[in-house]
Amino acid sequence: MTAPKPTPLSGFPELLPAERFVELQVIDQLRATFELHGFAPVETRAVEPLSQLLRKGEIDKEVYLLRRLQADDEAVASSADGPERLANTLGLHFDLTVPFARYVLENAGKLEFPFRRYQIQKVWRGERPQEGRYREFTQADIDVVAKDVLAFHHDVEVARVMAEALSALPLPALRLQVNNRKLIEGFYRGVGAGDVPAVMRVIDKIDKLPAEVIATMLADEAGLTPQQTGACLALADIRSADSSFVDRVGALGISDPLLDEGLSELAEVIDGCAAVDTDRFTVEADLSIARGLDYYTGTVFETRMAGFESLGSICSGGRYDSLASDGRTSYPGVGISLGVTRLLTPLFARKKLTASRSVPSAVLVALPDEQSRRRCGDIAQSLRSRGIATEVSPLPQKYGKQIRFAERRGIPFVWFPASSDADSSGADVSRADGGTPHEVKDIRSGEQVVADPSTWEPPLEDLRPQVVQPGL
RNA sequence: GUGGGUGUAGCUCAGCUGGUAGAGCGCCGCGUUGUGGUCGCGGAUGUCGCGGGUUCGAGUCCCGUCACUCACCCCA
Repeated sequence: MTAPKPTPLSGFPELLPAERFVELQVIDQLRATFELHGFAPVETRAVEPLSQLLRKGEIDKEVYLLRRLQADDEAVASSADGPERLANTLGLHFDLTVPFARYVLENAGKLEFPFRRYQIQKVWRGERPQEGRYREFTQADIDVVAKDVLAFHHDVEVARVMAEALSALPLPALRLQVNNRKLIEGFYRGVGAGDVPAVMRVIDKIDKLPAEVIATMLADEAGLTPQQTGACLALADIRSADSSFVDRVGALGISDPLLDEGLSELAEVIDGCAAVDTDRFTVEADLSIARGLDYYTGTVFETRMAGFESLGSICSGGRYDSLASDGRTSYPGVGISLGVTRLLTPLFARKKLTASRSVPSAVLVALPDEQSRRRCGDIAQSLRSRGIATEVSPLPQKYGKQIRFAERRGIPFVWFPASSDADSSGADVSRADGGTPHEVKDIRSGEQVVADPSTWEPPLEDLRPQVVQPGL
């Protein structure tokens, strides 16, 4: 009976240690920035009742269901008395916004509003995987939620905080594209479009399809006249790094109260983000951004990464005024969600990002013979007591092999213990009695020096694995 | 969910109209008897994804199946 060889599960990425180190480092940096802005940490359970996950009976979402092995078949979601049981079935959450909305309602009495939180967790979606698109992946969200009314300046705030967080990461250049649902809805309504959502769905594909195809679709699927189509395409064509888009929209000659409201909101976000604009992180108004999710009511965000445009947006979000409500009180929010896995996995795959070594150890203590293991353990412990990650060689092989062992893991230093007397029990590990002294070798340069385990320190940059960006 | 592509050594892949499973890299050993990397020499490793069919004979042809992958859909 041969053991079946394990095969990778598509869409459930697993990282090697060096990459996982980078991912953890990224998460730590995100945390630090979020907390610096006063966002509180929250973790929600991995599961929600299906009724919570599927708003308004939409079944198109590919949700993973959770079920006990011993549950009787009656409880299976697909059983006869369907809808009710189905609603109580547990599903793995597919984002962090919907569970957070539920969390806010559940804890409304204990939270202070406006409530600002960050949440970095795995989410699951049953869709077919491909690069940048996974079935299990990590998102990092920040949201601000208020009771009844959420001041607009929070729209600007979440954009700025995420911009700051992203700017601190070792990534290619990023472009945050901002639009406003009120602006485009108002515009489409002002144009006279009957089916506004249909127009948004088509416009959302504008960067993937040629303009003629979009025009045809606007006519066929949204029932627009050629003139209306022209106006909608003209709007989608507008983008600017400052608030000059306002005048360009004005020049199209459409008027609608909602459009005006959207224009001024978007201008406020763009102006407010001017300060975070750098050569590696740019913010712009892009009136073609629509977003598929229907709960957005105002500001919407998408983010593209230079050289990785095919991934789509790596960080998106927006304003949702009515996602959470208990019937009496509503909790409007605004948030933005970073796809940590979508961001990092393609960079790993293309060798654009990795760690300087695959283990935390800065030092490998060479083992002369098995009798010296205790003595070498003491040396390692002395180094560790001063924060230097150290491991002892697993085997007393020839030193050449032990050096190679370190080299393959990227461990920069090999420690050669001082030679010991026959009586090693009481030996002072810091001194060589008549033999060779302790020495430590930088295996990259080959430089080897006499050293004392109680005082020697590696250069600061060698203390921990470093994030490195070959070719960036 | 819809439509393509690909499955051969740890990795990247070659393998012609069917005829004894290969290369490079990596790995292990020795040269170099306790200080790696270069170089030289030697060595190990495969249910050819799985199941069936055709055939004297299948990695190769046919059918099925699974997995991976790409595009669509959708989205982080």
